[in-house]
Amino acid sequence: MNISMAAKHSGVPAKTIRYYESIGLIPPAARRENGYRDYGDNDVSTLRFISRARNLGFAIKDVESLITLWQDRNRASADVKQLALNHIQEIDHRIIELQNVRDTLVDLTERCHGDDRPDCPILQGLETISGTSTIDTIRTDG
Amino acid sequence: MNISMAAKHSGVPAKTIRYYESIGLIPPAARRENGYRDYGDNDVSTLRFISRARNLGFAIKDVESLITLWQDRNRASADVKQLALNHIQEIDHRIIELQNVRDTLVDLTERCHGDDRPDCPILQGLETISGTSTIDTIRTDG
DNA sequence: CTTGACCTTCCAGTATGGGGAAAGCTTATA
DNA sequence: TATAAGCTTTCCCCATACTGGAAGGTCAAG
Repeated sequence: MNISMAAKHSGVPAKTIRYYESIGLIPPAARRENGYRDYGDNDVSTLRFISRARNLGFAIKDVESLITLWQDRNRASADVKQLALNHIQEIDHRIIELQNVRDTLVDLTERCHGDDRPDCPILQGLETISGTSTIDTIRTDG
Repeated sequence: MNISMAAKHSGVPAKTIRYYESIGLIPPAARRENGYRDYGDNDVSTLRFISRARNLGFAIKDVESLITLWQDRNRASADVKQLALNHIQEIDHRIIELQNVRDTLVDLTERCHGDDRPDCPILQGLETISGTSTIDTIRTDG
């Protein structure tokens, strides 16, 4: 099938499929005589697997490992579990950081009356807050 | 003072200060005769303000607005509050998504015995989970 | 005079794609 | 048969928010 059909059936946009191929996450697709990429049901299954792992927040590198394990009939489930546990730990870390930030912001906004007067504890807070955490994880995305 | 001193006093790395200047977040620094950037206390205060807003997860665009409001003696506190409330809502959204992902992962890992047998509900889950949310916000960072 | 620590600019890379151009192929229709 | 619409290809740039490094100029100390 064409790339657009593979995209439709897998939920991965055609552009993203080409991107995954370019970075080696999936092997180069078979080509038909006209040069078009040609996908089979197995390819679509792999793409769906990738899509779900990405939706669970696994990084591409992790997805790579997961695919290898997925396709290895002799894999040890402990290996998979370890990857998942590590990922859960990262998620917990992000949630805690986000909640800390949230608490600070809620505190500041509750003390800001939010009318047309210039007095604002939020801006005062930004002048003086002693931020400790670096929160790299939550500020890279828009 | 030199850029390294400004970096030390503000907590913003020298490299990042130059970057902020290059994207117009801060005005071009004054220069000394040798071409070195020259910073004063006001500049350091602004950088500290930026650093704190970034630590609270505000995007650069938002920081731009916050600086403008910060420096406007006639600002309405309602404007600042609205920015903060929007940001809190985004954070809430991310936290909920992360918790959903976490719940799914914990469920899968609890059902995976994690030994040397190949049977693994995690991989089976990745084949069949009906992921609905796109979770763009949590998967861009490493 | 040399060494080391600064400073400058510019280029490239990170992670994960999205947008769009230019050109070729396919299919349906007039 | 001509043509238009719709697919495909590769290619490069854009976004976020920096970080690292190279090549070269400056400054202070020994």
